[in-house]
Amino acid sequence: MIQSNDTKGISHCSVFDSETSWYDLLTDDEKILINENSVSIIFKKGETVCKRGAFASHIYFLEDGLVKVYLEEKNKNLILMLAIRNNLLGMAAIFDGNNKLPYSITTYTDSIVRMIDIQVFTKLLKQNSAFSFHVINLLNEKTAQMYGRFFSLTQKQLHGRLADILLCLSNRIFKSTSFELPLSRADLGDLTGMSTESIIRMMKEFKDDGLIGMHCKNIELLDIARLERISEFG
Amino acid sequence: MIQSNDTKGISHCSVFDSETSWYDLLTDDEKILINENSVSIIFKKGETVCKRGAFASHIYFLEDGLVKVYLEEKNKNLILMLAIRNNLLGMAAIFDGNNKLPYSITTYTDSIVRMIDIQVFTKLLKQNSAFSFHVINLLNEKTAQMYGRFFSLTQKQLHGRLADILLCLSNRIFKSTSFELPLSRADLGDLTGMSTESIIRMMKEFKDDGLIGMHCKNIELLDIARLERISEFG
DNA sequence: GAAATAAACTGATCCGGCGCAACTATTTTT
DNA sequence: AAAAATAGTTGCGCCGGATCAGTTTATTTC
Repeated sequence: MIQSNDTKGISHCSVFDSETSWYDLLTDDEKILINENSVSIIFKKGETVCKRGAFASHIYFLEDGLVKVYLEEKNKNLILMLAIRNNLLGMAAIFDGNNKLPYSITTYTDSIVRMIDIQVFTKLLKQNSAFSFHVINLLNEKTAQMYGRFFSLTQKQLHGRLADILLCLSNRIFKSTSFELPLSRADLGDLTGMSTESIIRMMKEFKDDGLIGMHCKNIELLDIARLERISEFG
Repeated sequence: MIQSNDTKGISHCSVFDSETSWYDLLTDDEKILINENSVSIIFKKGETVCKRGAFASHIYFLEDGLVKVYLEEKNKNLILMLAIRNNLLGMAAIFDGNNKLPYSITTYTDSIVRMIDIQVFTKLLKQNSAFSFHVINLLNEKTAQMYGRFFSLTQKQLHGRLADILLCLSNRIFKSTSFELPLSRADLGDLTGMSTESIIRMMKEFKDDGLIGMHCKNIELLDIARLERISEFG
């Protein structure tokens, strides 16, 4: 279900998750073409799938795993989004005359990535309007989430940003109120735009306040209503 | 021309400007359909074209003028981008089952907006793959610029952010090193994620340092090389 | 053209959150 | 199993910028 805070608050989630069937929109011939021009690659935890600035040769379909999509420059990192299975990544590189990757991708867990030739993918977009319309929908969904995160990171302070990311992880990635985080504290920092130290301090504060339970990487959301209030009020 | 800092720095610009010919990609019948299902409306300076959260009834083609695309909540504002003539806006609302506007739009100058029925626009996207492919390109260009701004606002401090926005205004909107700003200081704040007071102080500093010339709304970039260095180093 | 309103500016204050340093715990390497 | 490297944690000082309060300058409005 689509998040309900469309008219109310600005959605702040940073995960993109679609159980969609772009593949089903292709004709049989097109499916064959995709199959013949793609390979499934297994990436181990922590491996880099692609780097920003490189010429885009493939579209990445994440068949399984968890990855971060991010920008890095000097010692500054910004995680644009997390992606889980069934996600098409790298489509942002489809842009006439300048198809360089606008972000890097690295895995958090062992992941299976189907690498689809970008020329073939583009060709199908150009010839199959049901497919390209669906892609427009996917891009727009991502963009809307992006806006929410943009707002969160630029307008809220630490408490609100941490509440945002915790709710997001729970709702969108792990689909449970308790989960084991494959991200480091530093990654949580890059995701929320704060320093590693601040992440640690804030999480401790949340724990002491009874908002979350925490043992190392294991996190449990204990008071979601209050977390949502913290998210709303910044 | 596409900005050259794709592999080097992360592009930070906040304006979207395309001299594109989406209209030319339509068939004669489709052009007629668009014409019959759209109207050109004149908005005066400062008028609101649409508000976030409303059901999206139209796609907005900005035939002339300058507008801000923004998020507002409580007293927090974030300008997502500025748009000038020849821009298609509101496409982000095309998303199955949830076509609410993800942002608000307000004019800075008198503007002419062609309001295109969203059902018709969507219909054409679904049937004309050359058109929808072009739209994908447009969306991706916007997204790439978004990423750059996201990075700028979350990772750089005031000097860098102000340099970014000044370069952007010069390169993308006014296409000149000197221009008369239709934005207030408060709007510059919403654009750079800083307070109005900080904008004023920073601009004074830039002026005193000989980076820019400034008389009220008239601004001239005097030392672009140094501005770019400031942009790069945060 | 006077009054009212909004925008631009200035100075003083205060605090959120970063960066540093030091230390501990955990994981990886050999 | 020891060594090395990485990740997590804590305390402290400092400073970038927000906020507040007040003044000046434009712009509307009637």
